[in-house]
Amino acid sequence: MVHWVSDNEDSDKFEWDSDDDDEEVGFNAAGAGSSALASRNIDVPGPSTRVANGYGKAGPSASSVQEYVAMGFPEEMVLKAMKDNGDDGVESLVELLLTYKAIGNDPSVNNGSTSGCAPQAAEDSDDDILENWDTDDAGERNKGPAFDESGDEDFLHEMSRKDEKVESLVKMGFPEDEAAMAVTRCGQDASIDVLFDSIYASQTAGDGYYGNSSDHEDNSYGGRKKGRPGNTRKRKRFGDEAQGSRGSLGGINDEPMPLPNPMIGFNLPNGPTSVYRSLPGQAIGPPYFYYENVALAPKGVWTTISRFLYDIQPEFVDSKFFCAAARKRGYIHNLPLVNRSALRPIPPKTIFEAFPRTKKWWPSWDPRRQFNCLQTCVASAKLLERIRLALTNSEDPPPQRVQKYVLEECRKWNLAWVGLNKVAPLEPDEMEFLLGFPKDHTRGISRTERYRSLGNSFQVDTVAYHLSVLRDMFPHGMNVLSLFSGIGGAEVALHRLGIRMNNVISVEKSEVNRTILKSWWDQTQTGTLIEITDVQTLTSEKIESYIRRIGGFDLVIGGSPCNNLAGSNRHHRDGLEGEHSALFYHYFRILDSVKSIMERL
DNA sequence: GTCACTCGGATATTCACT
DNA sequence: AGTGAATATCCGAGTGAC
Repeated sequence: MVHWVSDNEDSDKFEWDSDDDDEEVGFNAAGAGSSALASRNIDVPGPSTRVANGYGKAGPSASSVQEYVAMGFPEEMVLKAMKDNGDDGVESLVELLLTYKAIGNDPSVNNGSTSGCAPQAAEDSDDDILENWDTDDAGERNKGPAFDESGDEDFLHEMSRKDEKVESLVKMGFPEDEAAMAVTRCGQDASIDVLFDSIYASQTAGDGYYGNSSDHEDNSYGGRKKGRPGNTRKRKRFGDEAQGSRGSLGGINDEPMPLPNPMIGFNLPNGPTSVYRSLPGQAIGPPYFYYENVALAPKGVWTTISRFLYDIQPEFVDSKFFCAAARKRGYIHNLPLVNRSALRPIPPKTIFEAFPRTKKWWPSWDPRRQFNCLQTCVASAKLLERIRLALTNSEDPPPQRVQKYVLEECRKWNLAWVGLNKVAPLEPDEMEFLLGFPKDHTRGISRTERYRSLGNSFQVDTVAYHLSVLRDMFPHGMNVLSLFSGIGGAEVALHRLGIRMNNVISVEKSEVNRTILKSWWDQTQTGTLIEITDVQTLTSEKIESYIRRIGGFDLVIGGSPCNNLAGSNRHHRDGLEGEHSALFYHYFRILDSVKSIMERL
């Protein structure tokens, strides 16, 4: 029996069935959309009998054609498949259809309507041009074409681009004159992070971090940038000799950061704990800090992030060692590594343990025992119906090709078996459970938004394991600066660890997420929560006033919104550039402000 | 080389509500 | 019928494991 961890006495039992007043779109949509199919199923003896007798022998009757059309195959494809298949039976017919689908051999495209293809190709090439055009402009691509009317005015064009760069940097909190100088130094083609690097180098030139800014100009940033953004080279900003964590010097080579296999971080609960690390002086708290991001970021991103965060080696952990769903993330933090303890109760680590009722329906040919990464989108009802029909029209077990198709979709969309031949996405409350949140934590917002927020959140048990060392260090509670808080994964983790939060300053852009955190806070906490919408308003002056008011931060914690980093974002994956660049540097800027202000006071 | 996996987004379409 | 919200669909990359 699985137990929720919740503050409600009456909610300690996980129910597979959703609550009565929940809409259950995932189930009903499929069912309601196919009432005719459903009633037909009642009339037939059962899937295996029907397959054995064979619609195949009956020939391509209108009803059987429609049946496959309802499965999502184009009518022409069905007719062609039936013609090609002859009397070989339903099973091979489905195989044939799936093959057509897999290889894109759609007769409806090949034969008649070629008109659909040409505009498609034209659009594609247009997109490419636009994308290549955009790519050189890290940071501004969301701001619209402010300079696209001056095509024949190169000078104005250049000046406008320079202004945009400066404006971006000012928005990030830099003084305008320094931003302008940096753009002059590095060229307006330099990416935001290079500019950031340059400004920061100037600001800290006298602090023993590293030398002067002319050094910077040796790196050919100022020239016209021809390479891809990922090829921009970042410099090592902090002293090499003192770090000792990496042998290679200079940071000229963007060496990829190898991911550990298995991805267990520095240690796991009940595992060997022989890890020792010495942190560079600048990295040692107070405050403690904890930065999270996707492990599978584009090449060079982690190297750069690590370099900015005091050369601390990331701790890469897959949450599949903590719960029944994978979640590969990297964490850079300066927390002690010894005396970690896992949250109780220990969550189930297999699907069957987490959702026992799925076991009854789980086919032997589906080897999954854990879910893949829970993402922000879920499968459509139509896909579920296609899968159901593909299976009900197959024997048991289904042929290899059907198995492969179904398994691929199940893995891709994290589908669970909830009935005979019936798969469905996890409900939001089931995702809450897997991620370690209290039941109904995100309830009250739209289903889509729940999925989006949950897909972006921490896995609480994983993060709590790392944070558990703070419990004995702060018996009287902590002051926390929480950046990009989302639905409050960090706060929930600290709460479940029994750590009191005296003051939490939380920065979160999304209003629904702020509401979720506030609502949870009011139910569970006695401390003070201050929610900030826009990270840009958290200037060093603001930070200082907060620090003066509450006496300093004990922990700066933040996950990085990864919309440009995740592997699943195939179109706009631009590494540590553009919007993500700004977000990471806000994290870094704020952390650095907190450190220097606290040192000064 | 193949394969699996990935904290997504713009746009078209449908749905729910007034 | 009009509106905004929710949903469906297309898109097809980069990386590491093998």
